[in-house]
Amino acid sequence: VMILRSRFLDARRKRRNFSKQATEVLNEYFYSHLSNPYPSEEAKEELAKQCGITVSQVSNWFGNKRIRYKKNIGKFQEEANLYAMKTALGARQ
Amino acid sequence: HKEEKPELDPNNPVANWIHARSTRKKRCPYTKYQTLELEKEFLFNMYLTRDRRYEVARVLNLTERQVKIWFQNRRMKMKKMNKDKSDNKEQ
DNA sequence: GCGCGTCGTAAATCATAGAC
DNA sequence: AGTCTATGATTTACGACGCG
Repeated sequence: VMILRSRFLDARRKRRNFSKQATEVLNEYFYSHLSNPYPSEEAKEELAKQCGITVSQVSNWFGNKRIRYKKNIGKFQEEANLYAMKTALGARQ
Repeated sequence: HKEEKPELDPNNPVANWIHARSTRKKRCPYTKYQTLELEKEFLFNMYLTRDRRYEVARVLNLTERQVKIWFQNRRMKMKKMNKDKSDNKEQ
């Protein structure tokens, strides 16, 4: 049991990429707040809940996303258009 | 409220984001030895007196400012580790 | 006013999961 | 199966602001 427990804890410690759905939620927020992509503590908690990750992980994600987006806007253009279209369609109904 | 440097370009999305000033020193990773000694000092006391700070900075060839900031960051790291730990316990 | 505290973040770098 | 790149986490360095 101790071995299983420690194996579980070790496994949890290893980084896993976030689920596609979680990334979807984070990107939707990011691109719909592109002029000010700094979620409040409350917004981070809500995103964390929706994504099944911690608030710290949400902060890390936004930090990484902001700097990587800024460093190469062109690379993210397609993704930006995709999410812009998505929120436009969502807002329409 | 803007933090470091709002850019003043009108219509690009990044214009109103926070930007580091160009005068900011580039991050310089500390050596294993420096980090180890800083950790030892932190274990001894989480807050530095002025003359401990001077001494640590001298021995590790860092500025007093770097040592001060390292301790500030280290305290925040400790706080974050405790928070993440208790977050994982509840649910 | 100074000086050191926390808080939130930028930017660089690290570690490695996963794609190819 | 080995290379690489994308991604999540960690490490320096500061600006904003608080308090004594």
